[in-house]
Amino acid sequence: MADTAAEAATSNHDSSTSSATDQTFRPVGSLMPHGELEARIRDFWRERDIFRRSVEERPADDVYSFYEGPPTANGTPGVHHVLSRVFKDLFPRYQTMRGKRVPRKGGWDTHGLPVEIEVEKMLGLDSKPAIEEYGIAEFNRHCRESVMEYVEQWEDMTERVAFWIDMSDAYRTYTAEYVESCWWIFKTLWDAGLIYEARRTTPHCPRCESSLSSHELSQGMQDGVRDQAVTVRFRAHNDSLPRQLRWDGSTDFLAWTTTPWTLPANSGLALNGNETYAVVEISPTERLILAQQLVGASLEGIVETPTIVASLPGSDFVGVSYDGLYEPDQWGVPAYRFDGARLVECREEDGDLPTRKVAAADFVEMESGTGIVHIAPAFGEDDYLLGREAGLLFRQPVDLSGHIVGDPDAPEAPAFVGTWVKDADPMIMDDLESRGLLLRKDIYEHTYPYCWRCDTPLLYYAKPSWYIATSQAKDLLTQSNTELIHWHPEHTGTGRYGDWLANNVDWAVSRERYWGTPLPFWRCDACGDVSCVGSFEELSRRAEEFSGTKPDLSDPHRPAVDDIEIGCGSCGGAARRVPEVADAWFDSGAMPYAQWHYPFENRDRFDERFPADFICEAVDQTRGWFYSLHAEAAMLHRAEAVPEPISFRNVISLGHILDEAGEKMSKSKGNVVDPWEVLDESGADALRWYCYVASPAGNPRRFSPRLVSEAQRRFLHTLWNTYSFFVTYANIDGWQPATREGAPTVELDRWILSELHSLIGRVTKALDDYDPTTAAREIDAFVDALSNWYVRRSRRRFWSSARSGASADLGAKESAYRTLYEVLTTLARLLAPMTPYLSEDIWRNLIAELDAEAAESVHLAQWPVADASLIDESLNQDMQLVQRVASLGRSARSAAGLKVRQPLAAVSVAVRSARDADAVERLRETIAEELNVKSVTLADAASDSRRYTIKPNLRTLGPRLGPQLPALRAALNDLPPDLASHIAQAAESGQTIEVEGVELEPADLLIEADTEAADSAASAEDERCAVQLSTAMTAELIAEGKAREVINRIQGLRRDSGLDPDDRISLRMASGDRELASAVSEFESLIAAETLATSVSVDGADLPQGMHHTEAEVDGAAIVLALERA
RNA sequence: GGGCCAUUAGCUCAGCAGGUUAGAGCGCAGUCCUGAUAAGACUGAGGUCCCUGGUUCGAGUCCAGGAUGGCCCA
Repeated sequence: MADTAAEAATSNHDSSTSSATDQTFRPVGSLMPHGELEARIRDFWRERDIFRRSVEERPADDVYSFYEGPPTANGTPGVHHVLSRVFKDLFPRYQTMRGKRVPRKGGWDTHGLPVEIEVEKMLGLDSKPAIEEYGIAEFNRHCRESVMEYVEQWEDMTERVAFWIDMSDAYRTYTAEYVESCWWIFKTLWDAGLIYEARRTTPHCPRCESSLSSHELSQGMQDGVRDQAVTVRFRAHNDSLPRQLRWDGSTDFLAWTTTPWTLPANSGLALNGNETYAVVEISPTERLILAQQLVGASLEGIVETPTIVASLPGSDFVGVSYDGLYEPDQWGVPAYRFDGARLVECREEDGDLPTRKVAAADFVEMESGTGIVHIAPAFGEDDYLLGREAGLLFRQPVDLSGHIVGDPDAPEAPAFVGTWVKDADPMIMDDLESRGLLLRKDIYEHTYPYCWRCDTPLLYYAKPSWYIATSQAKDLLTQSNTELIHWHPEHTGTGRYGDWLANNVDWAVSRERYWGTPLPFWRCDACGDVSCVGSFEELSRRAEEFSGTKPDLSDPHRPAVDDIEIGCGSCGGAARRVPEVADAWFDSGAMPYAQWHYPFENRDRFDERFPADFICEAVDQTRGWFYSLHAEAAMLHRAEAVPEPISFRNVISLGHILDEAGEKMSKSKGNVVDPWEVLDESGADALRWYCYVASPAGNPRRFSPRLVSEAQRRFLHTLWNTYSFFVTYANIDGWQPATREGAPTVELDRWILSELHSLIGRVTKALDDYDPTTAAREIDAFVDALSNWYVRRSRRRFWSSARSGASADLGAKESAYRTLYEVLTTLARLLAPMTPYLSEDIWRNLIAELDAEAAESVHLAQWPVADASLIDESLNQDMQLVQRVASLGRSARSAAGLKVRQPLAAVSVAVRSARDADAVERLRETIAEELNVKSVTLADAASDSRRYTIKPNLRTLGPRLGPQLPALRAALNDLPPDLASHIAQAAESGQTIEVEGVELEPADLLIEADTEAADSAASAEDERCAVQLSTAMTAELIAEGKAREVINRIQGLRRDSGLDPDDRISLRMASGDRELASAVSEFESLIAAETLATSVSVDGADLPQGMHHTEAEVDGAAIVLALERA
């Protein structure tokens, strides 16, 4: 047996249908050789081109479309990548077997900041200026190389886990074709008026001169940062104050800030409209305004006895104007007003005056400061948005390198013009102090972001950025998500994703970086007009028209594309590309179009595969790929460029893989599991199976290699051994599959087929519902029943011809072979999408290599269809009852200390219903064999030995009785035994009973009958049945028990002697113990039949030389056993 | 700070139109069985069903609040 794996490996290379040996099936050893098996099956798939054929042999007009969410190959694949690939693979395989054509085009995500950062590290660059000094061309060349660095590892992993995807035709987001399709999208949206340029506030590193993304931001947060906080005075315009506050003296708003350098950009003050503000008189000519509840804290040590002369809600101050601390427009920093998201420079001739005013804002809190917040729309998200909303002006007195801008020679220019902002802080404070505008200075401790690379404090800075106006399509995004996209799990779609869409803000799509899809926007140096270019052809034409030479567009990346000038569409001047590239998420969302270079090529492909039927990624893609895909489809639909507002119909959002302790796997924690170790240890099928069966796809899962090997042992090994068992005996018998009509008549066979077809229905439904976990668990339970009930119960039939050759057994044996064959070949198909290697091996060995008509691969086969006529629900119930009886009987045996090998006279089974009684009658032989008893009888239902317990059926009575229920419950519980018996029997005969004044139908009562153990009996029971074993022993039973012990010893000797299961033997036995000797004689024929002995001698004469022999002991008596191959 | 998810035996997970004594697998202990099985059977130990309130005759299940962990966003 040990050599069968190796034999199997070689025999399969001979792909002609039947082998030269006389065995029907390739031998299958008892251990699953997963490594060898996988390699052999992979070779087969490759040689016979099964993947391609599984696609192309399906009808071209019935496509199930799958989109591959592109991974980045600049890192090695981890277990979480295996997880998503394994789920991605399942449904395409399933749909293929359902008859769909499922093209699977691979893809790689290649642009973006993570790639750039890797390259920066490699080249030792640490900032944007450093990259530009190094050279963008060379930098991008490195990016292009690095992005495919681990592609081989990815391909190996992909093939190993049997993720079928066409890598040879994979799209790469950096190719010119891909970029051109992205440009088409930009152009389409641009023409529809859905793209605009506006400012947004981003964390900005003034040293790197670059925005930081949120994850970079969180890496550089520092706690306990001590900054200067200042409280400053803004002088209100008296005539704009509420009437009752106007007076002859001065009135100042008190505002508080930790960033004095932002004060020159002040354009407004924010108060909380719902809070009360106090007007405090600090001298006969001076009043201050601040939040009433902060008066004490803010004026402590400054004003001894503040006098509150008025209290007003913050809302009363909205619109009050005041003097700025500085007037940057006087030293060359213009003020702008908002026009929607655009900024328009204020010009006096247009009536724009650079005024400042008070606005109300909910974000103003009362925890610290004065309850009045200084607003500089150029710095800070809240400030910017409030500025837009409240119509404040926008001033930007700081440049991207963090220096105060302006003309230092202007007469009004303050001394800090030209200085670095942090250096300006003390200068500003001193200046304000000298002008009497600084009320106080404090040290304030807070959390502040620093650049994770260079440790420079970040500035929140409103910078121009390009937007896609997704918020204009919010309803379309939300509605199409709700109506057209099916989420698994559902809550991700309604909750996390739905909420995100409902709060949609415009997509900031530009990045001030290098390695990305260049934005196709060309801005005129002269007039500022911007045109969007929608194709290389257009760019080439316009560039040639402008400069007379054709540009080289072989690589549309920076920096080459930056050098191309075109004519301004408005004034004819020279237009240059804007410096930004696209957010890499834009690339990923463009894949439905760009993977085909649509619409420049492959329009038919696009049409046939848009939208996808299925995508699958981890849950963190909610705002990544899931969003970018959906947003681009919806926006293109809005621009009337694509037929549907969605790009996928079904999506599985996978939970993350955590380590055993529930912690995220990360390199720094050292808890990352290497997928190769798991694959080598347990095999791809085991890893796949674990992924499906362990927990629902959407749940986070605690992973460890131990769990995979458990899945392998428990499920794959069980199935493998059933398969091995079948092949072994079929070969011994020379059994051949043949198409023969007629369902099996043996009840056990009918049962497993009934369960099988019921299983087909449930698995099909679960997979149609994108629920592989339920499907896998159903199969798991079935295989357990198959192995531990069906095969175990059927063993004797498989042995029968090998042993006796008796023709009477042949029908039952044939039925067993046909049934198990049917079950295994059906299971191979049901499992094919989940465990493709093992399924293929079973399919090849049992069908494909024998039958030229059959599908060559299980992955080319048709999905099985449940045959309702074979499903006998009643039989399934009956068998379940028998299994319970057997289990209870064994429990009773064990409790009574009776070994299973000792036959007993009888078992009595008590059941509750006529149909259960009928089942026991029909399946009594099974029960007798399982429990090793001579007879099975039904207990008399009316027997006096039964004691009844009556309980209320809470399901029916609860709603009816409500609060009266506890009383009834107590009454039933306290019934005297004879009354209980009376009621039980009345109820069982269908009568209505009255208890405690309540009319009770039979269905209102749950009746339990306890069987009192009679003498010499062992019993056990559950709610459906009670089992009582007769423990009375006879000489006959004892003798048979001894004979069975002897059989057990002989079988042991056979095994120890290295005999094959079907070897016939000559047997000799000799015992000096009278009782044992007589038992052996009495059951000689039983012993012979069980041990395949063709000759038996019990004479105890000298043992011939060369026989295998042993001295065994049975019940304390010795017996000598000897045997040899007959 | 907000949203979504999870929390049930030592570990991994079921259970949830609300129903009587909360289950499985692994692991542990014992017994048994075995010519397909590296398996299997039976028994046992092991539970504050995360916590606190509420609704209800009845809550692991529904509601509210909270805790812890994960993810996504501020």
